[in-house]
Amino acid sequence: MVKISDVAAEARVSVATVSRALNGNPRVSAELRRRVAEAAERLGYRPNGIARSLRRQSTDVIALIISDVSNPFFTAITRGVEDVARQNGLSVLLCNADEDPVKEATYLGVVEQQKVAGVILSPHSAATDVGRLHDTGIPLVAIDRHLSADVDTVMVRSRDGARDATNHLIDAGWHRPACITGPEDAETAQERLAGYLEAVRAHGNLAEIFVHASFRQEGGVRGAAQLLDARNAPDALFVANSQQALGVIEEVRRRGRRIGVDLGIITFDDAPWAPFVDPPMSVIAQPAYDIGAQAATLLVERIRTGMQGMTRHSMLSTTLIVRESSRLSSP
Amino acid sequence: MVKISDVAAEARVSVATVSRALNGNPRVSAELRRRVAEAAERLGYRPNGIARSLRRQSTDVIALIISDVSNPFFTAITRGVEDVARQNGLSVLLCNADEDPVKEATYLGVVEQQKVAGVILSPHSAATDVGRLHDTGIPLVAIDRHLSADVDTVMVRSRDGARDATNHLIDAGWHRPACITGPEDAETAQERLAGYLEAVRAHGNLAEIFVHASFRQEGGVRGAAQLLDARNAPDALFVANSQQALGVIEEVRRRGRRIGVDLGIITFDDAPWAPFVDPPMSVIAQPAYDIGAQAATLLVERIRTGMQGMTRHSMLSTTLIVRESSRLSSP
DNA sequence: CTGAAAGCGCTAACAG
DNA sequence: CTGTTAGCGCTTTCAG
Repeated sequence: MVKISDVAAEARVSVATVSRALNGNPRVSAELRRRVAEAAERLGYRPNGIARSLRRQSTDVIALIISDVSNPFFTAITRGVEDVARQNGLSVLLCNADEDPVKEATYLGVVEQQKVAGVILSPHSAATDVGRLHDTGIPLVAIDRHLSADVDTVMVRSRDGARDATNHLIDAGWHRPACITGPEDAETAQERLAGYLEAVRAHGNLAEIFVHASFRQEGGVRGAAQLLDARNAPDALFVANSQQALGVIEEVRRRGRRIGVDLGIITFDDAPWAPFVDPPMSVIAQPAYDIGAQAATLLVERIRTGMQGMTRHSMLSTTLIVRESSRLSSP
Repeated sequence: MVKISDVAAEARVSVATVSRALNGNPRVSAELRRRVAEAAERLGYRPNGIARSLRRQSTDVIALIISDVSNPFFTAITRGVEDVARQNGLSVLLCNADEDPVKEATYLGVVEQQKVAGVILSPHSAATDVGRLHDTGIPLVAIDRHLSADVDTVMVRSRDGARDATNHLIDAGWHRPACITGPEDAETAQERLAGYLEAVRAHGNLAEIFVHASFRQEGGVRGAAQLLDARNAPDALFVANSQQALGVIEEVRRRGRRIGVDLGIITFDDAPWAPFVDPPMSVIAQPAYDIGAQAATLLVERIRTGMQGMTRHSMLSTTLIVRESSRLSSP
């Protein structure tokens, strides 16, 4: 490995000069700057990021810990984060907590040990312990879900979206809307259920029908099966995320029910496939890219300013996109 | 920040003892081991991963550089990599090269500087320069696409899969199968086109119709538009990846063509939505999870053995899954 | 079995 | 403007 002292020897200057020249310090003569650059080039020198980090007590990588890599919602967020990170010369270390509190804790530990410059986290639950990070002084911004700790957050009005979805189902003429939401300990699951409940209660004479299930596709099949097996089965479903929705479709088809005729469906998240399934899926779209971009922007500010200022909370809105799956049409 | 010397003071031992105790070195008395553990606990000590890496000249993180985070094929690979990495005490740094040679080079530089223990890369093209990594002695395994450099690889028989897809289209009764493949410089795009061409030529009397497009959804839109606008338009499409397939569906619908009646379609990659679009999509499925798992296994071996032994090449097979989109049925 | 001390490669005072 | 030097926090000889 060629190190800075090798370059110094080759360029016949001190290591300090090499460091300065390579880091664009203005008070180094053009002549030496050139000699250093040439020597470094000739030797194929690459600075050792580890050593630099140790000395500087900081890294130029941020961590993004998301709940599920296979969920398009989170990959869209990832793109938002990446774009603004790159604009600011930061790399992003993506971690997949997989809706698993243990993995989440592991990754939190890893990024703390690696002394990343900051972290963006979609916490599994508000109880996620980020005290360690806080003690270490590593800036954190929470996305998608709240944290009991007082940190910057960028969220979407999940509850409002859920209410909109449910109201839409009711307005479309369905009589027994139900809700398939995520695991009980996930905040987004609670919020979406709460929105559903608000809408249903506001209408007075409607039954409250809901079930908790995993946020994965198989959660959707289980949830749908359970609801559809019940004595007073629902005639419409508000589903909490797009992966579950796929499972719901699967199960509903298996039972030979016709979506949009026998059963109305609307789901959270405008997945890329939503317009193309049969029938096209009505959705509550979340501004995923913007969530990522805003979170990264907030984080970069914290990193640059060294944590000053009070915490900021950003709330983004969802938008209802009506397609066919939620319409009540005669066969 | 509490450092090792603080723990040493608290436990009234030397820093060396703390280091040994915490790293499970057997030649430290049970008594001291306990005292150190307690002191560390009391102080909330977390080892500094950066410092450790600098000293050890190695990290316990590997990098996975993929071509596109939003492609389910790559997220499935990611899961495979993550699972075996975790089993081996490694964290994975996921980087999204985004089918962009510049971003790819940037990330390659970053992971080199960060001195990761190894990297798994799906190279944009065989020409991707990994010489730097090689010089640094960082193990590398290529996935999904070849590299001109001689490294471990795990690939799938793309060409065979493409041939199977095309033959299936022909066997189903379509007369003018065409191919929408990826960008000209992407190897997977070339291979899938080659497989298509082989099948078509083997049948003698068939036209060779194809177009290159981006691997994204809008690539599918453009490709389909271009092909369908041509004078002698195809009556069936073999599409090179699932994101393009979504675009193809979009464009085909816009034109009012009926898939499975007017037009046959089959695509690479069994995306989660494939069974649920209208009509259900026939696909060539790739063992994505296994690709990731095998690649990680290979990488871990290299890391452990310090690069010894000759390079290994693994070839996985695809499987044809026939659903409705490729069937020729009367309206 | 334990401690003292030498660096890993780099940056940032501090001198000159 | 350039060079010398002291560490960043940790692991690992080398002594004891």
